[in-house]
Amino acid sequence: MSTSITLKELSKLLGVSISTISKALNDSHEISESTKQRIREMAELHNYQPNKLAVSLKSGKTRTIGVIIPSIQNYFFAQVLFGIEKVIADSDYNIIVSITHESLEKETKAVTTFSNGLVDGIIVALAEETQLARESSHFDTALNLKKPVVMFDRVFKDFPCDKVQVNDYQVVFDAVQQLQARGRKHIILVSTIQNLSVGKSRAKGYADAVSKEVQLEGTPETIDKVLGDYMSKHSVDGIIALDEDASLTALSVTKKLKKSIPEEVAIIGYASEKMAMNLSPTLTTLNQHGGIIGEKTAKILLEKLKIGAKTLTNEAVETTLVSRETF
Amino acid sequence: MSTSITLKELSKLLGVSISTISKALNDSHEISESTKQRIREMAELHNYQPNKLAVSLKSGKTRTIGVIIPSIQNYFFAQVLFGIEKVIADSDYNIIVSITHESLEKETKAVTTFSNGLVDGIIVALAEETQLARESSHFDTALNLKKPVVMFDRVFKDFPCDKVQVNDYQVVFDAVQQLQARGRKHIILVSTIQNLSVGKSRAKGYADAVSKEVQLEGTPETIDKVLGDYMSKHSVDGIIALDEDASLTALSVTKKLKKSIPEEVAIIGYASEKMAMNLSPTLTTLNQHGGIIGEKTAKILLEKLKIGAKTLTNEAVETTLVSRETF
DNA sequence: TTGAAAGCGTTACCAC
DNA sequence: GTGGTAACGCTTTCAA
Repeated sequence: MSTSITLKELSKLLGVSISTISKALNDSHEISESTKQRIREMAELHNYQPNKLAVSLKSGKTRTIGVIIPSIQNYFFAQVLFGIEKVIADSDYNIIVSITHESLEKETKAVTTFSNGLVDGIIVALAEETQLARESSHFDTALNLKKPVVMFDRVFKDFPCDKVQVNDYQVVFDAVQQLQARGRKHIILVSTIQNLSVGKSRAKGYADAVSKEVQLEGTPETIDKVLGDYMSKHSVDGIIALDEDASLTALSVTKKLKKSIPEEVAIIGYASEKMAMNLSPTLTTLNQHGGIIGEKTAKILLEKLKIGAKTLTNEAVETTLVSRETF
Repeated sequence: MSTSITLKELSKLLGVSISTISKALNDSHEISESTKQRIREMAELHNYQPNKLAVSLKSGKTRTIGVIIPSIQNYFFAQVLFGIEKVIADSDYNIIVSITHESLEKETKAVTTFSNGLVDGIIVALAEETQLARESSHFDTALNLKKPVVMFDRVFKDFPCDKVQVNDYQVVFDAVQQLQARGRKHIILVSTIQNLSVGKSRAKGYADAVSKEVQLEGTPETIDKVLGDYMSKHSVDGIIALDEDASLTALSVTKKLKKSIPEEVAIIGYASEKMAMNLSPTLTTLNQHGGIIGEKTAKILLEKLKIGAKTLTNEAVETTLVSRETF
């Protein structure tokens, strides 16, 4: 590795000690204006940049926060990341992000790498595998190393760290009730996120709101057939779709069966605003406000890093029903 | 900062020198099996993890590559990142990513931060501001610090680094010709990326293929009105839309004007597969194969890092026309 | 087979 | 006002 010119080299060039250079560049009052001037000029000339690694190693502070998300293809995480960046950009911290692709192994590696010198704190949404395996020991490690952890959206309920969550249960419960209030009797649930904590919470909200529950589950690839089979044999007048793939499928299957939307079948789903607005008919969604979640999460971590508070917060961000054409 | 137990502490615990510990943990042949054993056990017990910062500082290698992209909301970059990750995951390198939000300042900061000790090499797609300002000096800095740079998609044509590009000009040129071959006479162009190099190349491909060019430009917010105004006053039977926003607008405006698609107006656009497939009618797109671009880019950098080749490559990845309902 | 010491690039304490 | 030295945690050369 070649790095930019070092203090040592500048020191030789100027015939001044390393410590003087260091102090001058850090604008210490101990150094005279004239020497500061000389040193700055030479540093400028050679485009001196302090070596981040050395500074971090010495100070024990990296001024960097690590963000770990399961996927980047998912609009929700993209939004959250956007919110995080917005807040961090106004601070003197940097961000580095790692994507786990839902893998526990990758997540563990990321947490370990991050914890071991790279970052001062961690923001994370758990990978699917992690939630399935209920494996949280890698976060214990981070905590032991005094790296504050903030989890958002996909969290371990009992893990001792700050959390920013969505009221998934209540939101879906309410949505189903609204469907019922407008006369829907046969409301079914469609999901490809049954393994995620958020998927479970949402499904529970649904289950508690209906008298007879029908939960259709699958992968993004199979859910199409599952739903098609069911709808061609049973009457359905309302669909709650828990994720973007399920929502898209709900729409396409219903259209394929020539059911009118929302007259015969009403649909409430999850999708990015852009997607929802450009579908035909436009999709009524449960908007999670990823940007706000990101901002809150980042603010909490920043606060913790600055004042080192010990109390754990557990914030909730409201989800709102955005009415469009499907309900 | 608190890090995990250090060699020094292990050394005290075991009554062995630091260097012995280091060697043992690195499985050096200099150390006897028995001591290795003892040391490993103790390290295990205390969950020793080498401090990344210290290792990097010492070795001059970070085993990390930095990825700098303009946006994460853009499906194309998400795909590319996916491809990069796929390749890097199979190596012993790590990835850190920084998002510039199209800002030159952020890009400069990212390149500088990355170059100064954090990474061994950089993958980048230029920010819009960077391309507008034609500012490349921050990459000179990176190169001076011996950090190989690979640019993809949005590149500086003349900058001396490896590049992975798309044959933007040719693809749009061909697409227009296909439209013409099927009798379209009034083909217009819609774009919100006129400031980007790729936007310019694509527009040139269009311009060179038609006899009378009509280029409609705007922002994602204004393009709707621009196109609506034009189409209500002029006859149009084919639209080339250069980005997702333009494509969505092309579709919605055409539908709003009650023109049949593709009979009266054919549309070829750019959009994610998921978006294109779920639109009504489904959108015929120019697919850039972001995943493949990402893989190629990552492989080139890895190669450079490993064997330190000096020749510069300039690879092209094919874009393909995916026929759907709009043409 | 083991250990001491130098050095990676900084910062900070303490002399002068 | 300036400079020497130690220290952050690690690897590596050289001696023992």
